[in-house]
Amino acid sequence: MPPVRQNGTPAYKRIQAAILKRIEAGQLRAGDAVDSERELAKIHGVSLMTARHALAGLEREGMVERRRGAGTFVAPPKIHFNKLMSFTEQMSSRGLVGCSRMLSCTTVEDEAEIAAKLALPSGSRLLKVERLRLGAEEPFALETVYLSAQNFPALNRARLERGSLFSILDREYGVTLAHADEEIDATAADARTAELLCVARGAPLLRIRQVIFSTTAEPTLYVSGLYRSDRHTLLIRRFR
Amino acid sequence: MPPVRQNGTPAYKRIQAAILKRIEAGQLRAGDAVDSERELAKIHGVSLMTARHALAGLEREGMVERRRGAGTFVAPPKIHFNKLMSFTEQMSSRGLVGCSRMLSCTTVEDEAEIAAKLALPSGSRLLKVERLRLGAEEPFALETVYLSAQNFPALNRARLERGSLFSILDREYGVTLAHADEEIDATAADARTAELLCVARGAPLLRIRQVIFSTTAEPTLYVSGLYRSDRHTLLIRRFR
DNA sequence: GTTGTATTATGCTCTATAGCACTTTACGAT
DNA sequence: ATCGTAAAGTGCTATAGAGCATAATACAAC
Repeated sequence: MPPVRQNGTPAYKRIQAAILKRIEAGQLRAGDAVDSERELAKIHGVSLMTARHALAGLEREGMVERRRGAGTFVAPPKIHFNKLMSFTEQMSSRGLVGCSRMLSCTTVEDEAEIAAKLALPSGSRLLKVERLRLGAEEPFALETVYLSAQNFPALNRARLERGSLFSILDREYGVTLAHADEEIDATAADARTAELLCVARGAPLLRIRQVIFSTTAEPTLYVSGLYRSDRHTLLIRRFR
Repeated sequence: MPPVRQNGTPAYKRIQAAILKRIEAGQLRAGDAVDSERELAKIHGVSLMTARHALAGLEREGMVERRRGAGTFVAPPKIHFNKLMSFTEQMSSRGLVGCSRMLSCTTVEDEAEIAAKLALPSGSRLLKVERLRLGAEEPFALETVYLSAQNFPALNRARLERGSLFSILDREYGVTLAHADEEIDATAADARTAELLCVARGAPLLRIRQVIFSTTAEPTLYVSGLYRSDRHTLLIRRFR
């Protein structure tokens, strides 16, 4: 019997989508049993292996847990560790409203080190945007972001002030950000930073420098952030 | 034909082991083509699906990359991001030799907050071990670890000085550590810490506080570390 | 009540086969 | 030499089964 692709999407993906839909609709809650392999096979008119394939994929994504002899169950909602989030997303995930104040928005050409991190020839024109991040009306972080002026033409102050950088890159340039490599250390506040963040000069700050890559694995943003250590602790999960 | 388990281990795992062996032996290097599904099936006398299963597993672990139409290739060695490592492992992964000096090893009973993080009743007896971590003969970090005195009886100074805590827990208590949740922030060195780490008083330090969980998801260790920010930057990878 | 012991349901491993989708490569025409 | 095109090779989706290993359940014996 020839495998018939009903709408171009593979059967196992349709099965996954059907299950996810029921979870999102609240029809299935954490801990509830999902249809077994054999049930799914019958319901969707596919073979056992295909039903298995669908469930195995959902398990890998952490959506369900499978216990041999017992069944397949909806997994408890995971706390999103090690997730790359925009400032806006970070704040709203903590139940706060974030806002920012743009301090400067210029182009620079003499940042060889940063150009190198973005895999650009040294001397490339870079857009440099400095923003003060505020949470609950309190200064929170000082963030400087660099990106190629050539790859993102006509990106100016006005456009940046309307909406998050992540979504602008996504919607207006078709560049979706996928992952970031971060270097984290501690540093002392210099005079200017101290004033902006309303801390004493020399106060310890958390410094996070990240290279953010697009879905095509191209280094797209370089971000250096200085965070008030009394307002921000980073949460990380590590695995063996 | 009945599926014959030659040595109790499933066929797909044997196939994986065979490929891994060739990679570790240097017989296969990064970028080299691995046997194709059909070749593996013939070589190991299994069906195509079983060979596929083996390769799919290796791909998930990041050992190989599969490109449809092209083949399966040994993946470049991954930098181990977000990996839970003992101090010893951390140092050797950077090509250094780590050593430590135990500063104290006592039991405490009045650390309610820490007991709570370890899911123990407040007032539980905790073993508290303070160690100075050295890398390349230079002070590097001050680390304090807490663990239940009841769950790990007869764990004393002498035993701790012989071998890493990770391996002692694994070998002598059958507790394997699986993942850690970390809180990271910056703090200023107090007088005692400054002296131990050979930095100025008030110098910015990276503070990492972690709860380390066993494979059975039980909180097992609480570790608080203060790291010289000039000797240590944390590397993290985040995903969308 | 508690304790074994079948029964049943479930996930896991595996076979043998088929066709599709995509890449690379080799070969022939230009 | 360069450009298409066909062929071969590879991974991907899928079928229709079989038997094994484990977990929960119900039921009988104590």
